Amino acid sequence: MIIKAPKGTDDITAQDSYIWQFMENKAQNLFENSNYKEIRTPIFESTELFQRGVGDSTDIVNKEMYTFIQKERSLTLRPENTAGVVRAYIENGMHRLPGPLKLWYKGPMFRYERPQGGRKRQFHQVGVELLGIQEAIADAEVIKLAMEYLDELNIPGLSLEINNIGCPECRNDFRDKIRNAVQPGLNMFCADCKVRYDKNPLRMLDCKNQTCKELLDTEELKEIINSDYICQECSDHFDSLKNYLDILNIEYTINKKLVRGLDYYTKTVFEITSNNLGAQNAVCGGGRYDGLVKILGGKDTPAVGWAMGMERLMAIMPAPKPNKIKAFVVSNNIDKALELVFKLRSRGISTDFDLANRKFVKQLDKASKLNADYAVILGEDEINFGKVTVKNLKTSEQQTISEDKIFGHL
RNA sequence: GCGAGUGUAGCCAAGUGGUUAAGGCCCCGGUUUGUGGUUCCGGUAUUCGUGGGUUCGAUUCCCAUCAUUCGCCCCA
Repeated sequence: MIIKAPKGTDDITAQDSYIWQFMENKAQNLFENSNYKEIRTPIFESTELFQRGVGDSTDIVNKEMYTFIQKERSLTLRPENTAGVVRAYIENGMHRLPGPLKLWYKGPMFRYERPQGGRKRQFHQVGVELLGIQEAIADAEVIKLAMEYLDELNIPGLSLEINNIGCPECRNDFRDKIRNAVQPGLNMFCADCKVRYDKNPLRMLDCKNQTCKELLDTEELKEIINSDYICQECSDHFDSLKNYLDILNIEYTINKKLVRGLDYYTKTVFEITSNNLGAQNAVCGGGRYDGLVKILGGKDTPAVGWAMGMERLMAIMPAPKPNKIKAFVVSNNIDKALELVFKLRSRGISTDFDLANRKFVKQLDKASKLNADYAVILGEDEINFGKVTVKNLKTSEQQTISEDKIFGHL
């Protein structure tokens, strides 16, 4: 019986690993260039971290976590990385580092969901977190960084939506207002919304159920939603963010109903969606989470960040050019070939040769099929006279030169 | 967790209740005892996701299971 990879997991094979490397290299270059440092946290954490960090009322924590008990300790495969990064921030005393702290990460995440296009049980995210700045300039930097990254990947058809969901204080008022407005018709809402009513009524605004949408389409609710219910500080923060986005020339739409599914968000939330991804159209989601560090036992620290789903990016990203080899050594003298191959490699020229030592014609054929730039031919004649023949496989031009001059011809 | 579709080689696939399961790509070998990406010839599935059932006989019909795709939900 053949053992197969578990449901919702994929092998990244040699055929497409270069696409991942492309995305990862772009991320590394761009983020490091903006003075973000990479952080790598464990793939499993204490279950409690996510219960407290991501939130007990979220679907992620309630039904999507891979949790296991090891020696009476409950551990969970990370379903997202913000909680882990914040845990590491606190545990390593990173608040003592010169602030603000700018971090980026990439890696696999795990959620027990029904797999679908653009949604795997093991999937990969790349993300950034900026800790220590409470002003909207931080939100703007982080959003700009997301836009730049998507731009680097040449991803078309994206749109940015932003909202401000307020701080815990003003959000409580807002929640109560929504509850009051919705309460008379509560029976008619879907089962999920009835639960949301208790736990987090803001998320009712986000319900995709048609009946719920219609129920929410009242003048009273519109007024509440569109009113600047948020407090002065939050409102100023939002204005400030919009101003920075204008300065940066970033287009956005304000979506008053945008509510993210993780409990830790405060003030700014945003989402970047693609118009050609089907139902799983969000490629980037993030926002401010000023309360999280404290919730997890650290000193009160403002923070903002986002995450992107790499599989989704890949689905809409124009394919990059595959890596290819520069030189292919063609020879039936395996000893001499071996020496030459490593000589070229040691000078940074990507080189391969025919380990099977097949016929000359086959080797040349191989060079061409590998899409190498040059075939470096090392035959009896060349060896006898200390020469090599360098053949340009695109133009078919070739010339025989002494072996020590080879680097000038590749 | 709910609803619908799919499952034949590494990839794309045709096919039928009955002897040896088309074809294409890729790969390997020959054509070509030192010049490729063209042509031509040949080779690669004890078996049709897996297990069970119906039948004289199943890849084909039925059931289960696994995987996958799409929608819902949720999220990146």
